[in-house]
Amino acid sequence: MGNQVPDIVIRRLPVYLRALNHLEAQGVAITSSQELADNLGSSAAQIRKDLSHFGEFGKQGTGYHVGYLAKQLRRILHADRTWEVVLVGAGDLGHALIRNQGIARRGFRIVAAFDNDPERVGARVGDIIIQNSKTMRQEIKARRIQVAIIAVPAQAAQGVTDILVDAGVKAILNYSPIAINVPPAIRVQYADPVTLLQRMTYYLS
Amino acid sequence: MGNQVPDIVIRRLPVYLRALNHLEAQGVAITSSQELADNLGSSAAQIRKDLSHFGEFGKQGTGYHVGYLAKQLRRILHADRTWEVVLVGAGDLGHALIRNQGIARRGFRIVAAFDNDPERVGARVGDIIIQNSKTMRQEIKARRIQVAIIAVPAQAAQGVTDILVDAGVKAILNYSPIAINVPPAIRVQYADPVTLLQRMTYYLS
DNA sequence: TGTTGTGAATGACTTCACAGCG
DNA sequence: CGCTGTGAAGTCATTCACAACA
Repeated sequence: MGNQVPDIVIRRLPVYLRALNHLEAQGVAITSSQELADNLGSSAAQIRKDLSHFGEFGKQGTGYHVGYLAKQLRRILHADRTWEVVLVGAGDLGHALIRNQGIARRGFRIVAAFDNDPERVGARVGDIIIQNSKTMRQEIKARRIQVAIIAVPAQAAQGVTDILVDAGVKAILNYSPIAINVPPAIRVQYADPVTLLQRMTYYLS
Repeated sequence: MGNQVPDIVIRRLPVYLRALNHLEAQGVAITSSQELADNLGSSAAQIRKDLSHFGEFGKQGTGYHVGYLAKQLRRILHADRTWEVVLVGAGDLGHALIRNQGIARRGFRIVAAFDNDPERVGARVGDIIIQNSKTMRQEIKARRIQVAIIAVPAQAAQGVTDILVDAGVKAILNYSPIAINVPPAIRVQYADPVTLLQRMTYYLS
């Protein structure tokens, strides 16, 4: 504990948190590593081991207090605050992300959106006005925004990435269908739906 | 080779294919495991080892023919055909997915969409008409559809899942923010944006 | 009794390093 | 000569199994 925690463990924590949120919403006060594992299709030992990297959150013989464990995980993941997020690419997907209330309710507020298509610039979507990409670097810097979502076509993705990184963004959720090149300190998560689908079709017919 | 291939390898193949598609589009004819690795932030040895599970696709001293390797990966992943997909949940995200041309162009055609909101049923989105969820099971069975996308709110996700599984769906891409329970033979990929974002915020400030 | 937290044992994945070949 | 394909070695992750304890 306190050591460098493997990324594979970090990747599972949001999944645990999501399950705990669900239990909490159902009014469940206590759970166990076994119950969580059944819920998530993972193993009880793995959940206990993962949590042990960060401290002792359970009670022997009893299990975990759902609300308390959720709170701890939020703290660990820095999900106990609201992150300001910029969105680049105001196509259909961009619109859907802006309107998505779940994202906002769970700690990520899209505070600005950019597009390089003059037809889209100036349009209002939800609470925000689509801005010209040219103002992007400036605005991100001024607001010290660390999280960005890319929802532009493949050919624009690397250029957008370079601007985001230069402006100080540290985490990028990339919906475009190409790998983007970033310095080692920048985190990237890929969300291209086709890649996700292809991970499953291998197993079909 | 020919043995059971680890899922972790399967999960990387679509990433390789995506990079190859990109190189192909740029007119690059030959590449190497090193070049691919640089591109993807992985390692040359890992790419070679992954590919070795399926055969020998390269030429010593030369590298890989981009078009040929891409073709082989498509064959392995069953991405050399078009998959019919059903979408459940015709909210903003559902609309965006239906309209997303990239998905269709890369082998996944959304052929039907369902929603339980009478306000949405009957509406035309792109080429398709939103149908009542009540007809879902019937239609999936009749068309023998194996792939589904869930884009409904959390509280509806498990109910939808049960119907999909009963109707014969074998692969589910789940955008809802909860874990869904399925029989072991059914594949699930999660695409909740908040989970993806939380995997990165751990590393921030 | 029931469940956690955790060393030890096992298992899986990645990297190394080089023979083999174009 | 350069790069692949691959056993062997090394590293990392998961599972086991049980002491500790409410």
